[in-house]
Amino acid sequence: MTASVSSPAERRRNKIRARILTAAEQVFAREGAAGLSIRRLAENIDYSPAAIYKYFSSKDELVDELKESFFELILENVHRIADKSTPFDQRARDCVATYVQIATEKPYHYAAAFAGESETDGPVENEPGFQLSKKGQAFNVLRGMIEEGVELGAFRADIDPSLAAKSVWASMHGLTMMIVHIPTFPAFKPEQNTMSREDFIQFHADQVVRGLEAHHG
Amino acid sequence: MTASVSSPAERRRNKIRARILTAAEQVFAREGAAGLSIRRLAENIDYSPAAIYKYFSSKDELVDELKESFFELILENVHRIADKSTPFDQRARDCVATYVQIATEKPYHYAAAFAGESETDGPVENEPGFQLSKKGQAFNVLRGMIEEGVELGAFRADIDPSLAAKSVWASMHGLTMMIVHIPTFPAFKPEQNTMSREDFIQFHADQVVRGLEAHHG
DNA sequence: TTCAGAAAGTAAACACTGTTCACTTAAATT
DNA sequence: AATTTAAGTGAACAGTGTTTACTTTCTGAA
Repeated sequence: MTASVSSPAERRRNKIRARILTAAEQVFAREGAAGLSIRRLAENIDYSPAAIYKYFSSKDELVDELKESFFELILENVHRIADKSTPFDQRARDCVATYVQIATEKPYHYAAAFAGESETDGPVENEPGFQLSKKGQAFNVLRGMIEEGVELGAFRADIDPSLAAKSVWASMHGLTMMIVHIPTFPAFKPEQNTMSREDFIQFHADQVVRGLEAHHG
Repeated sequence: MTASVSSPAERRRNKIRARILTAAEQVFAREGAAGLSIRRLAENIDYSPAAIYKYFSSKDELVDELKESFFELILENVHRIADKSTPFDQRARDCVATYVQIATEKPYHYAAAFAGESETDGPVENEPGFQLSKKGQAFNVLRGMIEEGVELGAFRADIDPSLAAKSVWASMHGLTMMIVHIPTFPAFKPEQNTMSREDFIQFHADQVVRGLEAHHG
């Protein structure tokens, strides 16, 4: 048992770990997982390639940490919107738009976060207290908003919030992936000038939310 | 100038090319691009690795052909539905559901088809006559259906079909990607039994189409 | 039918990749 | 001060896509 909860050695170790992560982050943001090699990363921080394995058991583990802290960023932003006191309709649309906005600013992160074949996809809608992934927490925010919408009468009464949330998330995810993979989306070629990206995101968010709305005759 | 449009040598060449492609297809369907290596492929068809480069200039080119013929499969199926004489509403939903269904049967193909950083995303909504990618053709079918819906009065009159088609496509794409990346979706964990996948696809399709519908007082 | 030239196929190498192992050096603990 | 633990390294292993120089096979014209 060590007296201090964080020994000097431990703190020094965490510092180096963080240095590796930030160096990795920079390369990853620009070139994605493909451009990030252990040897290149080692050279950046002036260590031998083997040294990195004293801090991370594999490249995948390293990249997983990048992905997790990326989703933490998304979660923070979505939370900020969801907790605002603006009208419900506005908030719902803004949540969708924000998710897509942040995600598309770091396309490699977002694509990688979902490309991971079968990581710990984790429990998403379980009893609280259980450790939720950031991805799972983001989902719960979304479901909460839909529940609120149903209670307010803005959304159709027959909606199952959990199911609807999955559908909405899928739609958000789809637009995000489109933008990530087709850099000019919603235009397919650079010279085509359709709607601006921001406007299209709003358009899509409207469309998605409209699918949930009750229509008072 | 050769007399016959297809010389024996040429036909023999095409045959070997096809043999390479079908061998690649099988590995790719099971393990994706990561599991498909030139050396392994070469061994499968009993050639040297270098031989493959007499038929394909790179692994990417080879994989691109797999992706293209995969989207040809999707296109055929969507076309079959779109041209049916069933009621419009049914057709619209079935198109969406079929796209997702076929796509998720070959998850690696679908994921790879969109993961390709910046291939020839090609002209999608240009003057006819121009060579459209299969992906582009599929989009045009979708847009055509939405145009029809607007004319029939089933969809809101203020809808821009081209824009709406992109939004709908994004939503379809999103669900497909979700299923591809989270094998148990719409459940997040295997033991959770929510709605069946087929039912959820229909639910999502309903949701998406509802966003377009006009609501007659 | 012979013979030049093109096409098909190959072994070996190049430049990478993630990862591991035996080893040394530095730090911390008893 | 001696011993144990952690940090860091160079070299190697087993892969990868790709290229080059070389040999073999086939083909179209003299």
